[in-house]
Amino acid sequence: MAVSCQDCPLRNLPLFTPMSQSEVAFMEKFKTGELEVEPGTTLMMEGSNSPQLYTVLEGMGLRYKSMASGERQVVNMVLPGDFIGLQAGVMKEMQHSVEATSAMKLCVFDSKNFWSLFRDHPELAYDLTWISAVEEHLLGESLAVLGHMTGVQRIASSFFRLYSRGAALGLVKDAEMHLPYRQQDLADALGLSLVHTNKTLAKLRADGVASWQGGMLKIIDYERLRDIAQVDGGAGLIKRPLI
Amino acid sequence: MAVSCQDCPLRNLPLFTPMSQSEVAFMEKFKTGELEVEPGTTLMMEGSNSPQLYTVLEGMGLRYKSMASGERQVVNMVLPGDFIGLQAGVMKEMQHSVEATSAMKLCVFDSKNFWSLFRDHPELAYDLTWISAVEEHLLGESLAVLGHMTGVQRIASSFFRLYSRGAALGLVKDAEMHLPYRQQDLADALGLSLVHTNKTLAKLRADGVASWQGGMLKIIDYERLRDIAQVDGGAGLIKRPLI
DNA sequence: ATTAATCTATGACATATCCAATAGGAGAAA
DNA sequence: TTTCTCCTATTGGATATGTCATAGATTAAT
Repeated sequence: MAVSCQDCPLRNLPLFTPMSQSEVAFMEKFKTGELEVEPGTTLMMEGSNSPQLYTVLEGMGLRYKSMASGERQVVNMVLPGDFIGLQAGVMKEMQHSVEATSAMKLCVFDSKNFWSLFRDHPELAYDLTWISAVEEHLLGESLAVLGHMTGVQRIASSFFRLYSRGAALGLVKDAEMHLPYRQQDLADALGLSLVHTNKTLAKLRADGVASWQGGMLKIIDYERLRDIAQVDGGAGLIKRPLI
Repeated sequence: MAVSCQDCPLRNLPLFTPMSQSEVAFMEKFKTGELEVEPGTTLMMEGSNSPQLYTVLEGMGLRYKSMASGERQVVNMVLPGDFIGLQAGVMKEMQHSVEATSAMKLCVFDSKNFWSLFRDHPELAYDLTWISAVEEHLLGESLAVLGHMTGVQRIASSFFRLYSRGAALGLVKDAEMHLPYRQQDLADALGLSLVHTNKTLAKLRADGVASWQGGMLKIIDYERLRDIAQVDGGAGLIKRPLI
């Protein structure tokens, strides 16, 4: 039973910019259905084109690039509200893969109609560009994390960002949220070895800062976590459009 | 004496996707003038909005974020053909600063007219999104470099990418191109200390791979450089629109 | 001319992080 | 149950890279 865009549970969250009635109506037409996938499902394949574009309704996943050395760079974590497949829509092929790490529910769009969105709905085209710009900004922040932070700091800031985003999405309860990744995923995202990631996680746990076990992230000392993560004061979460 | 978009020296390079006559005509109107700046000029300021957007015609610069620790993360190098200020156009404020490191010549656009581009020229809106997606892809690659490569590899791949791009722009002559940055800039881009960057550069020079001195990058052994940089076979340069 | 400022260069030392190896736990498959 | 596989955990030793300190080279400022 597909949810109507009108009643989209994400749409009214303060994290997302509001959308006019006519835009929602177009999205309704643009949307071709919903998709539920199991953990481990590959949604997009690096180097291929995809006939479908998605918006995440529920669940999490990750974007990653496979490197020449056989290693994997996790570009970022995918959470509800994220748009998947912009590259496939606009360039010829995807430059990274996308995989579900938990069960996911996705809004499905047909990339054949991608151009009509630009032609008939400049507001939505604008939103798409906006989304892309936000993504670009977040990647810039990740770059700064990898470039200038130590192991603990990287993990702390990763936790902080995920937790903030999770809170904005209503996924946090009792300072806990579901975080369905393996330690290897986090390691690949932060440019750390698995061993070092493991040790650093143990340290954060022992120090009573944050604990991530059994797929559950628990923030024990928010202040200290924020200090370690060196969060730049005012920043906070950036509003973004939901498509 | 401003160059007409018709005769834009960049437009016909194979690096850029072709543009229809009517699009060029609109760009001509959209363009409000040209700007020449000296090395060291700050073009955009993190946290502020900018009334102007630019496309680089000549010269180089860099985008960077200032971090809480007072350090600086160079997000990327800015070369001819790059569009500056997308974030200012679409979000409220810039998330990074942009500075000229050589003399630059820029096409100037008024951000007041930004929305009219989306409204009246869906093809150009599409191109803007495309540009943003390409940028996003490149940042993903940088992330992979910082995440998984050693010092030499980082410098080698940085040289390789800049050199490839420079070649596509016709900036290479006798395996040399102008690269107007300080070692500190490169260090801040690659997440290395200045000292280590300096030593690694010396090593690449001593090994007869590449030499970067006095603002000139010279590729001595292209094959070896590519090997060290671990360039994934087919990749090559991605075509992008020029706006 | 002299001084100051900025960038590049080099050495010695400290350490965060990687790597190889091994083991335990939990769940899936048989 | 037993076996297998995947993930987490922990140790000890190796090393790439960071930090501190100093000096020469070049260019700008007085």
